[in-house]
Amino acid sequence: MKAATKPIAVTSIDTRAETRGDGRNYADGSQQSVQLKAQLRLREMILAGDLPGGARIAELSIVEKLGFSRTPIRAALMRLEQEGLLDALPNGGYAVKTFSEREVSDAIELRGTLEGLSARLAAERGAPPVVLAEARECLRDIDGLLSQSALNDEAFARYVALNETFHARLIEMAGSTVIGRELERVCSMPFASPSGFVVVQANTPKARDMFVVAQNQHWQVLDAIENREGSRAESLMREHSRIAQSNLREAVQSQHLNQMPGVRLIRKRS
Amino acid sequence: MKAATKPIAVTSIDTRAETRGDGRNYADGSQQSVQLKAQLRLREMILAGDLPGGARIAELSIVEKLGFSRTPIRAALMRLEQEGLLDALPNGGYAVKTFSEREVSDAIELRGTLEGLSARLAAERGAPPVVLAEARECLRDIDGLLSQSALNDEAFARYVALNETFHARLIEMAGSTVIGRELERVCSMPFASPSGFVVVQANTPKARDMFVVAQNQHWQVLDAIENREGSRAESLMREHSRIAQSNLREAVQSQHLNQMPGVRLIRKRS
DNA sequence: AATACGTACTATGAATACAAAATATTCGAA
DNA sequence: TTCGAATATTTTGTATTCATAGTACGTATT
Repeated sequence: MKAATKPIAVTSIDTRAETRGDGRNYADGSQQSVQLKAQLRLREMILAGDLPGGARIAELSIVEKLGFSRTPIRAALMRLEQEGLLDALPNGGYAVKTFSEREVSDAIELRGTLEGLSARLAAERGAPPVVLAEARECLRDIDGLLSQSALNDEAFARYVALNETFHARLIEMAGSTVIGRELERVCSMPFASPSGFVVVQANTPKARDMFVVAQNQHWQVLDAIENREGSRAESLMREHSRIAQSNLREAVQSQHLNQMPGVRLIRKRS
Repeated sequence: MKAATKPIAVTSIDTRAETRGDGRNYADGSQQSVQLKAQLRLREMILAGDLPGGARIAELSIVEKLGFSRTPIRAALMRLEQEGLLDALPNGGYAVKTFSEREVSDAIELRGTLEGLSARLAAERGAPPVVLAEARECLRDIDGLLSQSALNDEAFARYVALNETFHARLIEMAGSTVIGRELERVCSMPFASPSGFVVVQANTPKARDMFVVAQNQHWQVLDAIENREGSRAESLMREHSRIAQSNLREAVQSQHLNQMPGVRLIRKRS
């Protein structure tokens, strides 16, 4: 009685390589494993809200949807569970995790704390001059971007990219694989990443001001690290993350956010 | 030409149930899946040093050792990789991860930071009275334990257990599943857990003094949380974790630590 | 003798087959 | 009509089979 749609063709897979993912590195992006393909597509679907939040996800339904065999699907589901996007149900199967506003807020606070730790360690231990230079260049680029009084879509996208880069350099400065690993995990959670919510209010005039404030904090943190002021660097990074907190609050109130990846995973009440 | 030892009998599996593990809950500890058995046994073997640190681990070699089929072994290996005990090699297979002293130190610092965050949130948001009471009772038990001037082995074990309990309550007070999740991950790393290194110097007279200091910090943190002093609570928990740091330094210098689980994973140089 | 190429083997990734458990459905009896 | 039991079906967990990529070894040629 069920529609016999076994081998739905895989149409357009996002084939860019990911540094994280299945823990292995693929030099050529097109030569990735089926498991990684499944993992990326599933994450995409979850964040896009294609899979109903909270509802049970049967392995076989995914097999039908993606057209792969059960083995790589199982592996992908397991990885997404570890990543925090899925809950393992007691009798097999998974459920798409949903997050309360509080939980998202906690995730942001967590990121801020970890980035603060990174900044402090970078300051205390001293950051590699090369990385410092890269970070400075990154900030100069952002400065250039913000020199224009109004920002178009392309400028926005570029800011987001540069912002991510700067945050990545910051982690690099700490020189701790352990902390870097953990931060990567936290940022894999929806909206917890450094640029998680900035897209929400793109093209509003307030957005540029927000970027200006953020960019000021960027420079201050870098200055603190260069001057070996660990405590100052830490405080600044923590405060920096509160921008995301205020964006979160705005986002849950305004309702036009459903096109953003992962926003549907936030449940309103409880 | 290879020894045909296919189905090596599984002899003594540690069958206690784990809250974490494969993400699922098993009411009956004896009814656990093959995958979980494999995972527990493998972790045991890695921490015991049965598998050479740094060397490649072939899937098939584990299959031979444990006698299970490849599927659950693969899953267990994947979980242990996510847990941070294994590295995924670029062309398949895994390697037992080894840690520099710096990395272990970072992990401890990370735990201290996360516990500090927990304590601060507990103070700021207010902890559930029930949990607070449990924590107080736990500390009173430790007080009782430390009232004797000399501690035997049993008292040591009891301290370790109570210490873990107190730290668990602390996390509970913050009421954040997100942070709790991350802390669990960090503590799954060898020696990063709250009682990771206390065993090293068991039975030395200095050990009791260390416990007294730690216990004082326990009370201070609890006091800070009850008085809603978030910043103080955070600082205290961070400082508290430095006990583990000093234990680590002592442990890597003295050489009689090889019977401790996981210590062989610390590589001396580089 | 050393290096390069080719072949054989081994290990992993993927697919499928099999088993057991859980859930849904249907039939029967109260 | 409703509750319960038995059966059927779906679903997960495990084992096995298949294919492919990588590696190692051996041989031939320079």
